[in-house]
Amino acid sequence: MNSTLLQHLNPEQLAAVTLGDEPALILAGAGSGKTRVLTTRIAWLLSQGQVGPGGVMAVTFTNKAAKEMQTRLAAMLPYNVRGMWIGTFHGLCHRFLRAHWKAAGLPQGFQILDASDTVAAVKRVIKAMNLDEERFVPKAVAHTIAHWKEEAARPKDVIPRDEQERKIVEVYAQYEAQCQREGVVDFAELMLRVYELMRDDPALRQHYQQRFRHVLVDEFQDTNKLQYAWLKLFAPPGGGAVFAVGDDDQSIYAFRGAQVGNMHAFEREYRINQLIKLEQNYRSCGHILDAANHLISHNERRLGKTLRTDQGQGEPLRVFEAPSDFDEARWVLEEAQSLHRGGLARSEIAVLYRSNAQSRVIESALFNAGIPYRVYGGLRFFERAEIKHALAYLRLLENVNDDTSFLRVVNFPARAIGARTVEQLQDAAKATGRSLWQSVSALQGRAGASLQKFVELIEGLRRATEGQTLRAIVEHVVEGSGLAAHYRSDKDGAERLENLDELITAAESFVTQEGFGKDAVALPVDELGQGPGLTPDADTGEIMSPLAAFLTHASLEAGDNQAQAGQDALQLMTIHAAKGLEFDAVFLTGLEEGLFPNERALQDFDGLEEERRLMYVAITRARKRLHLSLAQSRMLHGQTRYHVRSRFLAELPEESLKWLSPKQGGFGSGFERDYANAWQRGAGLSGVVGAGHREARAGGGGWPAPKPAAWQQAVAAPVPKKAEHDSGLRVGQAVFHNKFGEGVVLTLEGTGPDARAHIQFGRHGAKWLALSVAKLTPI
DNA sequence: CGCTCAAATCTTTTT
DNA sequence: GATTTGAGCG
Repeated sequence: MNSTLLQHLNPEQLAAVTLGDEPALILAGAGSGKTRVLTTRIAWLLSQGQVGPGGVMAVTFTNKAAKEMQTRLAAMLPYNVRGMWIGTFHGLCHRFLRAHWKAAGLPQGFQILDASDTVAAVKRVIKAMNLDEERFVPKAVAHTIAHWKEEAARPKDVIPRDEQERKIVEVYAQYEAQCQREGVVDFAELMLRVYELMRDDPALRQHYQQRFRHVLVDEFQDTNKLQYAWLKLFAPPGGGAVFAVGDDDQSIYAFRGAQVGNMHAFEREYRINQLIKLEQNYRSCGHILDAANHLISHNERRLGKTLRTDQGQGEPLRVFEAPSDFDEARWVLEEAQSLHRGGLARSEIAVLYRSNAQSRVIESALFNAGIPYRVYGGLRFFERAEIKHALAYLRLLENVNDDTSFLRVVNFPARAIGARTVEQLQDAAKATGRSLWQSVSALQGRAGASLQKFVELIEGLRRATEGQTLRAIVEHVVEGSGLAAHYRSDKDGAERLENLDELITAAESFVTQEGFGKDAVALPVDELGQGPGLTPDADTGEIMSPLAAFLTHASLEAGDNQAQAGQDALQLMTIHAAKGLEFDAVFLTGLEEGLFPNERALQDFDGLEEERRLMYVAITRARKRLHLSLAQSRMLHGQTRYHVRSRFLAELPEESLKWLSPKQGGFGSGFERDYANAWQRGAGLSGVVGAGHREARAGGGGWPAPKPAAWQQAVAAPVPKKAEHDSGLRVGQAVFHNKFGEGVVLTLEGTGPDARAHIQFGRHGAKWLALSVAKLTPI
């Protein structure tokens, strides 16, 4: 490779890039050129001639990151990077299983269940087992099963702790059998199958260990237990050169099993003697970095690192406290417009929020003002009902035994196959252990006849689409299934019809993008002669139809929900979705206790620290400008709620903030003093607001010391009259309760008889009280 | 059997 | 607020 690529690296980056064949752990701060290091490292390795493109595996966490890496590498390398093993954990597992489907015990045309398919499948099992859905909530059970899978535990490995759990293990076993019967795998199963295959097949293991001389892992802090174990099979300690890049401060997926501890484990198990830290930030101005450093220093459990920048201090952070979410949205809009007028492209401005539900107000403000915007996340394209219906038909063409798809469309559009008929069919299927499709002939009479007609419909579709292009197949199925007709006759079906049209377009462009010809071809084959998944010793030349590939694409990448590319639009997304991205200007909205930090997150062990890391991620997305805002009242879940300022605001350096709304108060006015008193007198000082029970779990040790001072600041500003609740109470007000003593109002919601208040009592923790019942005296 | 309307429920983040 | 479930009617 040409050496100019190396010339632009700083000493730490250069050291990381040119490391030899040894395992390495790179602690890469936000904006420290992490992706650049990863890609340059790959290019460097290849240029050294020690390893070919087939000998490198690079794993990322998101599709976005994988694509980014591929694009950058393509610009650096003289050959097609498509054939290289660069992808997400799940994407690579899928590739692996397509190559080794036989050894993995899967049918060749196996399909992937997305999150909602998985819940639906689990729900069917629960129903079939006659279990109470109240006690066995499908979503929760699905989550538990996924959790077990991430522990590499099959049903036989789980030791149930009680009767309830014993039943769930039974559901797990049944669910597994069902998936196997139907030829489908869920996300966790993709990982687990590959793990087991590698673990139990020495020849296969040896082959891949020899093949992948270099394994690079991005966002290592987000790996879960199974992913780490998986990694160790491909590149064991002492054997493979694993290049792990991560940032413990940006670990924001613990809620779904990510273990930051993997970084420590890696350091130990791979005997890393020298951890490389990338602390030079190339992204943000001084004030922004100061804020980030200051905030994250409040976390206890860190590997420790401080970002620095050569850029100037830049503008201070602009902070605005709005009376309502509506006002907040209007402020964002006005500030964004002024930035835009100042010469900033709209696409360089991001509006971030903690949860998707918060986008609505902002969207409507932008919409009414006629400002173009683009929302990421939320309900995505392939998750829409009409799209899932169409996909279900397509999946049946590939695999008639896919019961999930069968059930989804057997009576949609309505064709007189009701719940009773389906039930009978399920009974018949269960009795013989066959799929629903296979059991159709078991039913006689009217029901059997209508089912038979459905079978004929699918078979007709299959005959008619044989040998057709992907576009033609999709088009034909949308029409032939009756979906198009159904939505045409539905007065609200116009949008859904448009989406179905978009699906046809997507199918067409998928073929061009993925390089598929008109006929079924092998997976994209590159000039290196190594198609993805088609390893030399595997079933070379295995064929995957364009349709199968398209279906996989649909379930593995849910796709963006709006594809109005080209237009310069404001970027709206959750903070999670913003990870890995950067913008000139960032608006961070909804900085309210309960929202951010999220009250539900505070229930979890390490919840607060994870929320703080999330805040850290949000701050470090900004290059030049950062705007922070909150609303005193907010429409949430259909009712108005009142919140106090997020504690995170009090954890930012005062000198980097510029308050646009009056940051009045200071200490001395009534309720703050009372609040401080109530706090001081309370026994459980280590209690975290909204999560009193954590004290017990914490057992006194390991928790960050309470910071009452910060808290007093957080609630220091008096709430203007505007935000007064109709009960006469205000957020931040001190009250007295006969049983719980003195407390401070944190949140108010509901009206009249439904009015409730979340109140922080020193000794008793935070409690929700119904105002119509609880006797509260303002003090 | 299927459709419509009302009620109940759940709302953090996602490969 | 939005989506899913349930009751009642055609």
